[in-house]
Amino acid sequence: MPAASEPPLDFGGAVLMVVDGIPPGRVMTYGDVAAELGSRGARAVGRVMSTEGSGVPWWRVVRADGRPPSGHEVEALEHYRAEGTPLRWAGDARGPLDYRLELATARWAPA
DNA sequence: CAGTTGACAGTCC
DNA sequence: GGGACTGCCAACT
Repeated sequence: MPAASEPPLDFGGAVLMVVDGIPPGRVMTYGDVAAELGSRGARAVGRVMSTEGSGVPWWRVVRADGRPPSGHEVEALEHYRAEGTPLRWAGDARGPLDYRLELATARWAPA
């Protein structure tokens, strides 16, 4: 039986599957995604996103600091606002991009 | 084959 | 609260 639930997924394939399983309005940290894969390579996850993350909601994957990937703060912000993701920024933010996701509420864990 | 890099995380100061 | 150092894993050169 074509177990599409367990294909010979590469590390990147597994990452894309988990990221694609994140519902709107929710986010996961790279460490959480790596943990689901049984790996601690949080960096490896981020690297996969940069290579093949073009086909997955990469903006739903953020750092443990609650901040989106470097160089894409604007792109991610637009998606967060569109999906209603709980954001939180310092009242004395240095810039319009100095915001953080409220992981306390937005952090989501797969089944 | 070995070294370096990279959309990171956690701990210490 | 913010900054710096180290540790981990996978892919590229």
